[in-house]
Amino acid sequence: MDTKTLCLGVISLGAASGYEIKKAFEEDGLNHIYHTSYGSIYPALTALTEEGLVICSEMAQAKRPDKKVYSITEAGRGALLEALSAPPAEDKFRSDFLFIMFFAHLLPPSSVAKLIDQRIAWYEQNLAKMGAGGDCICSKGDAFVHGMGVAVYSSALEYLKSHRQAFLDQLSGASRLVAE
Amino acid sequence: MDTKTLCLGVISLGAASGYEIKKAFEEDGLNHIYHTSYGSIYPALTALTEEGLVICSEMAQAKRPDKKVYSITEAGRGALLEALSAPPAEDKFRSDFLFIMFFAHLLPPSSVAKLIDQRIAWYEQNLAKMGAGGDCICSKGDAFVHGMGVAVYSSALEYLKSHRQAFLDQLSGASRLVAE
DNA sequence: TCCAGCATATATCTTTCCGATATATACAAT
DNA sequence: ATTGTATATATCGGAAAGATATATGCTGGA
Repeated sequence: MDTKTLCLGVISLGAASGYEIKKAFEEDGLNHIYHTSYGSIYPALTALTEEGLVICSEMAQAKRPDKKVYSITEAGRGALLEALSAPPAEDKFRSDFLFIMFFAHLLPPSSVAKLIDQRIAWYEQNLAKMGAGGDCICSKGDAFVHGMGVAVYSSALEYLKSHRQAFLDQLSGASRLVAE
Repeated sequence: MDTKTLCLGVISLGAASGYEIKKAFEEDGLNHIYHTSYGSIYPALTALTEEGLVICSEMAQAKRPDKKVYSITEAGRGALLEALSAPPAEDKFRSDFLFIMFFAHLLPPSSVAKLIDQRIAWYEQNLAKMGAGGDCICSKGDAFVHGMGVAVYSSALEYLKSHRQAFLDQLSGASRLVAE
C-alpha cells in the first residue's frame, strides 16, 4: 500500500490536512494497522493534487500556520477503489522485541526480565486505551479491525504472562550450567 | 534494528552467506519476526567486513557460484551485544489486509468475503507449518518466540472465523438499506 | 511571572531500505 | 528439450523513514 493510497483512504472518510492524516495513523482507528511519516505524506499529497485525485483548500487560520485541507474527488474515489481491489501484499511485521528475545541467551536474564515486563505493561496500557474505545474515525470496518486488534493483543499479553517465568528459568538455568 | 545488526545476529548463530541470511528471514526461525532484502544484506555484509565485525572466507564451489561465508569476530559479538542492549524500537506492523478491511464498506461484500477466506486459509497453512516445527536455526529464544507467534496467529484465526459472518451481514445490510 | 514544553502545521533533506533486475549454473520435472 | 526451481552474488532506481527546520499559541509548573 503506497503512501498515496493511505492518504486517499483517510481523506475519503472526511477532508483532512497532512497533519491530521499523520494523526490518524498514530491515535485514531488506523493506529497499529499502518504507519507513515511526514516525509512521505506531504509529497504524496502534492502528487495526489497534481493528479486531480484530491483538491486542496488553503485555510488561513488567524493565529496558526495556514492549514491545507484536502478533499477527495470523484476520480480520487475511483483510484481508491482500484487500489483497495488489488490483491493485498503480505503483512510486514518487524519487532525489535522479538528479535532481541530470539537472542536472549546473549543478555543477562535481568535485562530480559525487564524487557518482558515493559512489554506486558505496554500491552496492558494499549488494551486499556482500546477498550475505552475513545478515538476512532469510525468507518464501517473500524469495529471489525479494532476487535481483531484487541483479540491479538490479548493473546500476546496472556502468552507473555504465562511463559515469562519458565523462559527466565530456562535462561538462568543454562547460564548456571555454564558457570559450573 | 538496522540491517547490519540483523546480519550480525544470524551470523552469531553460525557462519553464513548472504543467501543463507536471507533464507533465515524467510523460512527459518526469524520468519514473521523481521524482513530484509538482498539490496540491504550485501551492502551490510561489506560494511561489517570493513569494520572488522565479521570475516569473510571465500569458498570456491565446483559447480556453483562462489560462496562467501561470513563468520563473526570477537568485536562483532561485542557490537551485537551492544545493539541488543539498546531499548527496542516499537513494533512496526503494516497490513494491507487490515487497511482494506477498514474500508470494506467501499467494496462488494463478495470481495470482502473472499479476502477473509484467503486470510483464514493463510493462517491455517502457517499454523500447520509452525506446528510441524521443522525449520529453525534453534537459538535459545527460539521456542519462546515461536510459541508467541503460534498464540497470536491462533487468536487471529479464531477471531476471523467467529466474526466473519456477522461482519459480512453488517456490510450487506448496510448496502441493502442504501438501496432501499 | 517566566519559561519550558507541548500541540498545531508544513516542508525538506539525508540515509536507509525495498523490489526488481542481471548474471551464472545445476538439477529436476514435464 | 525445455521449463522451472534452487543456489549464489551484486547493483540500480525509486520509495520511504527519521530527523530536522520553521513558526506560533497555549498551558502548566517553578
